[in-house]
Amino acid sequence: MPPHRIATVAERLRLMSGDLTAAERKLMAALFANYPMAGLGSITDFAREAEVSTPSVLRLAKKLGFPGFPALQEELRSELSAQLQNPIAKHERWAADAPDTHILNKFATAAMENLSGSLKLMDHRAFDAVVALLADRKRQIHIAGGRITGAIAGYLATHLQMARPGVGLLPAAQSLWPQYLLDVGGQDVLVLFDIRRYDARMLDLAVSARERGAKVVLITDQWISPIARLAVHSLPLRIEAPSSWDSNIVPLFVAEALVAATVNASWRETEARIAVLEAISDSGRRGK
Amino acid sequence: MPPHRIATVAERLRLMSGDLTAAERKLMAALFANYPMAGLGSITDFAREAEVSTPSVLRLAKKLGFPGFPALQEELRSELSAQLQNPIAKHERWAADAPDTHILNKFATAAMENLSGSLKLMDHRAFDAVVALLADRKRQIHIAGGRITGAIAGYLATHLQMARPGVGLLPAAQSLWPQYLLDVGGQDVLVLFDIRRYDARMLDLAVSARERGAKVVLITDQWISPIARLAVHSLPLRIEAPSSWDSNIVPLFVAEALVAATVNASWRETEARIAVLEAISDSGRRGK
DNA sequence: CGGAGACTGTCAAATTCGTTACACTGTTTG
DNA sequence: CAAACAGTGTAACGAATTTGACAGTCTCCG
Repeated sequence: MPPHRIATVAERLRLMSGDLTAAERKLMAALFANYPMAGLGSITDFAREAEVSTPSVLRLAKKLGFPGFPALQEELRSELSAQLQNPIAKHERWAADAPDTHILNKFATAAMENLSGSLKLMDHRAFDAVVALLADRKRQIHIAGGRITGAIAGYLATHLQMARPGVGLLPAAQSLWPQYLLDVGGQDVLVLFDIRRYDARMLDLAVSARERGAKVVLITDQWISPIARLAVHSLPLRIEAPSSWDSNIVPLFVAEALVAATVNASWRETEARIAVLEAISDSGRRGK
Repeated sequence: MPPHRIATVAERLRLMSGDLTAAERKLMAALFANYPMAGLGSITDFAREAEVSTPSVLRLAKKLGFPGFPALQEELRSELSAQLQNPIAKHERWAADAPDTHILNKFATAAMENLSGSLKLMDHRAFDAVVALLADRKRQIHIAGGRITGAIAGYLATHLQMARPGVGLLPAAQSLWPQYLLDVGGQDVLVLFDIRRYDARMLDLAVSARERGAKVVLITDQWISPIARLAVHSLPLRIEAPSSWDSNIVPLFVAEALVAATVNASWRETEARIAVLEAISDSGRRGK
């Protein structure tokens, strides 16, 4: 037990995180990715793990107040052995040192439960079917969300647009929806986010779209919005949160998974598109 | 994860305990005295601890089937690391019947790892400090995001607006930022989402805001955007995903947690506001 | 009582590791 | 726009570790 110990290495790193250089931040991230084991191998292994050079590790060690790398390693070992001896410290899996009642931990628990609950609730074949629709380039894709879920809808639209052509986001102002519907045709897909406090106008939208022959895909909560009757596929999710409002983490999760799966399902066509996008973004950057 | 692993070092030792020589038994005792930390130092330290010679340690390692001492050490490390990560790794079957390779399950695993990784990376005191800023009604709050994170920024703005007055979202069009800055004053807080492919204009924005005396709060990825130097608080997150793009699940998580914590921190004032909001929404619904 | 075999420690060679010095890149400043 | 600077990687050095060879000690049998 070195007498100079003031705080754990993790603690000291977090406190200094503002003053760290790019390479040092990489090291910090690598160390936290599996703390503290990542730091217990050789300095070379640790450097390679974090994708920095060996001397950068040494510099970080010195910045933390150790005379050299082995000293830091010894500190890590003694921390770990102290932690292993008192089982109380074992709960430190979540936010370090924060009590279980801290809102971050409560939210994390809720998020995990929502996620695993949703995956049990959801039919992965329905998910795959939705992906098949989204990957079909003969179809136009339209995406809409409500007051709260609008942000998620926008996120999905932005990403799908990067993956394929023919993706549109319905405007936030619901009064504009009718004229937007003029462009919704027979083979089209309408992806709707509709979550508790189901919006009557959203239902109207679904009805109209279906009348025009479009296929409606619904992402909703576990209580399942009335739109489900009109939809070809519904993905029900758990969205409870220790808060005044519901959590949209799982809807975002589904959005991201849909995008990734769609990209996978049509990689041949998508690959080139993404490359072009990169090129345009980069030139925009350079031009600035 | 060496393929030759059949059992843990401890188990193998116990199985062989009959065939061990005196020196080897001393080593075993020393190792078990504090397992497995005793074996994680140098071979010399371990030998001295057990009061045997260095080569005896080597001989034991070979007897256990390792090519040398470092190999045994690595095995001990990976055992320990597996043990420490177990609570998370042990997620029960995700999506029912779907194989582990299904994109839903891969994404779920990534999301869990990002979440727990972020909580380890983040300083919960920084989080609390940010909440204190957001809950302070004397301050105006401004929120901005980039091309991708804009959706998350919008989500945060929408929810914070429900919790307190004086919340503004910077327009998506970055060309409008300068004039928006006119209204950013001394006590204000600017919350920025800046994630990989850091935006140069976002940095300019942070610089200008800071010059005007505003406090900058940064939500970023584990590589930490250069804005961190200007920020009073930075929340670094893990955002890796099995996809062409990063995952914004954890940023959304933080946004939701910030809102919930802010509501808690000023419940007296917030309670009435939410009640009024409910009333307005309901009347709007009825009116339709 | 003597010798073979097993076991262990000492020592030095070989390898790996940690550290320092230096040069390169990109950014800031006058 | 040049010069100073911070940050980072490459390469070489020195130090520590790991490993193999060898010799000494103890035990068990004949």
